[in-house]
Amino acid sequence: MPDQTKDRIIDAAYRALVRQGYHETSMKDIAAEAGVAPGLAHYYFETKEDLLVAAIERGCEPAMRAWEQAGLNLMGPLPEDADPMAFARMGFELAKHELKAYAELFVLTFDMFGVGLHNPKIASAVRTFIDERRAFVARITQGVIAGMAEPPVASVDAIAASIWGSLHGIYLQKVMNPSFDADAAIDALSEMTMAFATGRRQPSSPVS
Amino acid sequence: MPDQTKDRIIDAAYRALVRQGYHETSMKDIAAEAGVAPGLAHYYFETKEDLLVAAIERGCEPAMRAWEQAGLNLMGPLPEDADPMAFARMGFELAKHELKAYAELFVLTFDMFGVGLHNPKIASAVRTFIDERRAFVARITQGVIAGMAEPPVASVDAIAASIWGSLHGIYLQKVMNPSFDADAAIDALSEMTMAFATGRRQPSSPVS
Amino acid sequence: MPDQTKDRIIDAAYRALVRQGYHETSMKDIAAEAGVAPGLAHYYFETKEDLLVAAIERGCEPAMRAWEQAGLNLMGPLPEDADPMAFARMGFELAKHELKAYAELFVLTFDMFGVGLHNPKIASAVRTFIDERRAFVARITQGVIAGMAEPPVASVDAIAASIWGSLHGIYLQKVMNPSFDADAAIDALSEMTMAFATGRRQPSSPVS
Amino acid sequence: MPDQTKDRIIDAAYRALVRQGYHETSMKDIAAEAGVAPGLAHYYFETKEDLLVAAIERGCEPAMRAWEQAGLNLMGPLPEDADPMAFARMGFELAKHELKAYAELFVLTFDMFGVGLHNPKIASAVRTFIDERRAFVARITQGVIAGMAEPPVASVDAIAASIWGSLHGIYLQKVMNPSFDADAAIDALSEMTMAFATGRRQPSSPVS
DNA sequence: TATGAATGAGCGTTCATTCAT
DNA sequence: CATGAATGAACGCTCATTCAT
Repeated sequence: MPDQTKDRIIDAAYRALVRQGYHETSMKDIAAEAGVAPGLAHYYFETKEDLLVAAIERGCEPAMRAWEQAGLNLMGPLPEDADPMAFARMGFELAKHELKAYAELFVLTFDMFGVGLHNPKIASAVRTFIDERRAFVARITQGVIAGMAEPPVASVDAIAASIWGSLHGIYLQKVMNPSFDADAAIDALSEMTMAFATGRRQPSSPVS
Repeated sequence: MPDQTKDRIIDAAYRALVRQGYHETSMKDIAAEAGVAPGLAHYYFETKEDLLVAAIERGCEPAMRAWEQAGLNLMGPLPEDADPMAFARMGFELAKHELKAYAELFVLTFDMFGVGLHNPKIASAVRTFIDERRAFVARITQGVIAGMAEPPVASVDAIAASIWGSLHGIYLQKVMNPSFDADAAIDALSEMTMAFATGRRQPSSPVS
Repeated sequence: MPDQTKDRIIDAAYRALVRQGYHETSMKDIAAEAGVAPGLAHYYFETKEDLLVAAIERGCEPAMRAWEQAGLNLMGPLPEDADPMAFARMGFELAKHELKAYAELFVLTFDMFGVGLHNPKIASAVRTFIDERRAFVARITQGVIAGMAEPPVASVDAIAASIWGSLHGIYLQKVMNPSFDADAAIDALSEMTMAFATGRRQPSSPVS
Repeated sequence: MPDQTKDRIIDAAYRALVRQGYHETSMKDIAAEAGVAPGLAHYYFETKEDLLVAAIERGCEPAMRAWEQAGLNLMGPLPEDADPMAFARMGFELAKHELKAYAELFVLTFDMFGVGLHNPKIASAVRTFIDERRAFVARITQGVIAGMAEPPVASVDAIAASIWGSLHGIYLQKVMNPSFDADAAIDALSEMTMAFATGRRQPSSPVS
């Protein structure tokens, strides 16, 4: 029962955060959304920041699980017999999918990037978010590079950072402008990386 | 004298904004930074938002000018005899340079992205920022594509969106983590796009 | 305890309002008068207007109760055996009394009339005040008219409006000028209405 | 030319005052309405109060002139051969007329009554307004009383105060509620006073 | 006379946080 | 665990007034 209450508050915070944004969300708003007294949130969380960090982490979970499930043993090296290019293609498809499925998460994400710029606690949560997600990209990148005839000049990390950046830069454009065609941009990114990986241009063939 | 004061306030707003962030910057902070009475900022700007939009625009100017000067007649098509690949390479170098030269501008930028998510006036300024900067990338992209033996599947706009996204996704990582090696990421991006443009991998050879 | 505080704030608001007037009374003044923190008044009342409407209603209560008690079953028709003229005479005496007993209420009242001219929330409270009080006059008027040999040309409502107006026009003169002889004016009004009701001039014989 | 400017400012103040009310009208509003610089109003009037007193006086002029013209030699005693009852009837008609013709003036008036409660300068202007207008009523009352077979118990001043009060109490009801039937109330007042003056009920016969 | 920039006190309101119950 | 009253600092904004030009 007690932890259920804590969960209710975190969920309420996430919903309020997505709806209103960090600075427009008050502790009272969250308490009202959770259906508890205004003081209770401070029983579970010392400060507003602490609660919101928990809410961010909670909000990231489903998207992270999607990558984990897609990657199977992504945490270790890719399986010996796996096709790295297939993984890469799948990664881009997953990106297109998560942008649609978790649009609200990315609204929250870019809000938190802004907040984190001047708020160390949020900054730390944001950095964890970046690191974890970039790790997925790096894992796939590693596999792809291993399969390349001529290894690239750039390091795995640099390439992963570039691709992670592109993906989130595309998410950003979508979040700031709903009529932006994110799928086309991701397909373009896919086409470019595939050309890079194979040494020649080759159209990306979307799975879906 | 009058316009000097207005300028002083805008500059002070920019500095305060970069230092403290949108929500941590009060009108009184700005007035104090500008050395004027608290009420004066409201004489020149109806609302805090209006002032900050002006500050953002002011902050973007030098970076925009750098692109314009680099692009020569970038507003029209690239010159007949220009080498599009050289333009592209120069674009990436410019990106590396502006991230160092105007680091504070990008701090402000990502702050404003967050603010714009729930603030229409700022959102509009943010969209203008994105559109204008993406247009530079599109101009170069156009030239590069025109020179490709086999045209890409993706449209110019999609490719430009992808590259703009990558650049700003890289800036984001740098801004959130000063020890991030943005140059390496941009070089990786350059390498990938060059491979894509030429049909074979070719190391990017940084100008600087 | 909680409601006691709310009451304290309302009472403080009433006192501050009478002393300083609507526009010269700040929420901080009221909080100080009540001995509470500046923010607390907003815990109980969303806006200044809401608090002041409550204060006005609070201030009106004793005066309203005086009329209700004097009128016995004033809400229904006058009792069969009651002397309507006695009721009328009593009404004028009550008017003289309330002007002395609740002088501060009428200061507040005329302040609110002014505020209500350009403030819908206050206007609504003001109209309620007028309507309720005019209803008392109408009740008595009704009884008097019923007893007249020859019914007047004017309607009950018009007469009540005229008498209510006279009373409050007299209050106004008193409030604006403390040396104004309101009793004499009310006696004159009484004399006129009695002459009108009985068909011949007859000196009003004050009860007190 | 200079005085024209002062006049423009006074007129602008009157219009702004009627439209927005005393406390919602700023010096800047007035200056804008007059088409002059914000500082200029303070050249002609030391304070906001001073300007608004001038505006009130300006606004009263036409209504006062109407009474003066109607009363002919109203400043002295009524003419020997005049019919005082005709004067009285005309007074009530004039009241009905001025409420329609100068509705805005009475909006301003009741606003100023409220302001004057806590503002000595305005209070003084308000008292002058009351005194001057009550004098007209007293003049007519005097004539009517002189013609009565049996003089009333109440003094001329008390009766005039009562009638002035009734008129302005009726105006008040009209101003606070535009659907209020002020004509009917004034007719009722007329009927009552006529009954009082003649010793028997007699329907008021409106001139117009 | 006239301008309009500049001042600075003050306003209504918000809100993270505390704490007695 | 949970409530919700209470605090007090801070915020964006307004405005009468002043004054150099």
